Amino acid sequence: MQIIDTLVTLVSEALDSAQTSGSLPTAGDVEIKIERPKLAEHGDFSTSLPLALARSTRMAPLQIAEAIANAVPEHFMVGNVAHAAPGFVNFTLSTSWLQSQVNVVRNAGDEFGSVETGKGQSVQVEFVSVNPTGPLHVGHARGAVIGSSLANVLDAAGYDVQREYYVNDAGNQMRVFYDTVYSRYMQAAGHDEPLPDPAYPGEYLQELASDLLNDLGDSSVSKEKSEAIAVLAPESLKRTLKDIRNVLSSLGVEYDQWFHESELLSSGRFDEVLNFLEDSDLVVERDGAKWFAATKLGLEEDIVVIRSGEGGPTYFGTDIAYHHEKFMERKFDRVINVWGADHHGHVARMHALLQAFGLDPDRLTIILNQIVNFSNEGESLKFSKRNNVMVTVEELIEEVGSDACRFTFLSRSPESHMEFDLSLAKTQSSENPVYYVQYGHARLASILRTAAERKIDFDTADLSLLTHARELELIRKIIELPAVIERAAERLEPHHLPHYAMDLARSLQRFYEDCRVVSLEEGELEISRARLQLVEAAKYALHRTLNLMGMTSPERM
RNA sequence: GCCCCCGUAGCUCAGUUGGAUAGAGCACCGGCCUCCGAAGCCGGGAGCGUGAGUUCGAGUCUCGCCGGGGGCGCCA
Repeated sequence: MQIIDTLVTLVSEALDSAQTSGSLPTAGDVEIKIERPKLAEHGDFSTSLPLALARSTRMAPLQIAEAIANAVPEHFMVGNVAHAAPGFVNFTLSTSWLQSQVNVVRNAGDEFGSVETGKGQSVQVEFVSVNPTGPLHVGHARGAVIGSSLANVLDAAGYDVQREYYVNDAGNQMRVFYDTVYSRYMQAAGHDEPLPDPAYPGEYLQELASDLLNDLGDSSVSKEKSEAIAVLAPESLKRTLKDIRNVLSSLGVEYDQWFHESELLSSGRFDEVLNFLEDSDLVVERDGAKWFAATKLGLEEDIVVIRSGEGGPTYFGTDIAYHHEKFMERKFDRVINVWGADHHGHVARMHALLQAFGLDPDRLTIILNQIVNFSNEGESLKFSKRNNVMVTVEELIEEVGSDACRFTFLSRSPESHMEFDLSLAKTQSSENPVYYVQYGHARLASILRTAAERKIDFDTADLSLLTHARELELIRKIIELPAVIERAAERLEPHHLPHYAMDLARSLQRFYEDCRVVSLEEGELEISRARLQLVEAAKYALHRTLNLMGMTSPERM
């Protein structure tokens, strides 16, 4: 962030000159950290460097603070530098600089908030990636929301981002799925075909099968089972994926690519990568199966990659090829996988795998989001169709709406074991933080509409008129956005967005309360213009934030 | 048995990689609409599971204990 970088430079210069002038003894290299004080009277930024230097310089921290504060060079961004006990140097931004930021924001427009920390780096975010065997379960919504917003944030931080859904269209689960579709298809056509064992339960497959019968006709009924499946399977997959895509889309989730597991097998990549591992002496045969020799890389157990018996690859087996493809073929600098916490046992294996490829394991980050407990009126919900409780993401969106849903999931960090209270998320809708934030946006829009109706032109304005505490508070909050985005991207924590959104909304509501924007009073046209520019800047910041969260920015509510 | 995550206000959650007097929403109580939206604003109470340790300084780091969730498949 630019402000902090500037302050680091100023402190560094102050340190040098204090040491040169002899007011401070020289000390070894220290890292200058700039923080944000919690209390307003401590300024906008501070550093506790004096406390860190106390030991090596054998001086009282407060004295060091004073020496540094006195040596900080003048800078137009900084209005005041102070030292404070027990050993802080506090910086307050200058009013004139804050005022000037209104136009910086307005000029950036919809792009305001973007940073370049990820410039030149490609990153893939893979999320949801649920087996295409039916509708998305509510348990998958959290990962979808986190993954999509994280991708948005990384994009805003300058990364070249690819959003990907990994379609597990090979393997055991799908065979069971197709076998069940076949049985349901035959049953729909009036034949007494038993369900396979195991089979996929649920009405979804019955509906799917009867749709297939209607749309494709009964020509597959008389075929051999394998031939019938050859016809039904691709169509079942296509339709199920389409349902998944539509539901995700209604949740504000879009992908750049849907990558099919089956491609890894048909392209020969799987065999190729397996050969590579064999050549690296990392594959062993045992009990009729092939294993990835993870124990040679420090893990506790080897992992099966090719089953005994019919010899198909395991999920982990194709994942080897998949990640090889991500790094070696598509050459992503970083890959982020968003998984449910129940996959945590898989994490160490993936990192071992990168090691086997000779790659830095840090290039792969796996975000595990903990399970969500849904409740209603304080009562925990057990999902089952028999209880007639909501089970799919589609139903969840119908119940609480996409915006409220996203905001709720986003405001918790992924590792928290969150509770999602449906009654809270929907019935108290007017008191919901979701609507508080959106109301702020609608209100800003409303002010601008009023200004337009009254034909107030505010292309130019005297921003030095913005001196009210609420005006400056709002400007300070607006210009935090780049730092929020930078932090969220760096730490892969999209949950900072909703909290920032709340803060920003509060600042603008307080501003609105105390500062009349569009005034009819004589002689207040100039201040109206300046405030309208501020309103416009606030609207850009709030809209950007809502946008990154995948939420709508209503002009009216 | 081993591994991962969590424990902060009555409830749901933040807490800027160890900094100053720990925050927000909901719920509760009391105020505020004569021109831009009261889905709002202002004021009010209460909290870091527990015991040690590291440090100038711990909600944050280390270890133990208590409590909750998840994982240890030739499933994905």
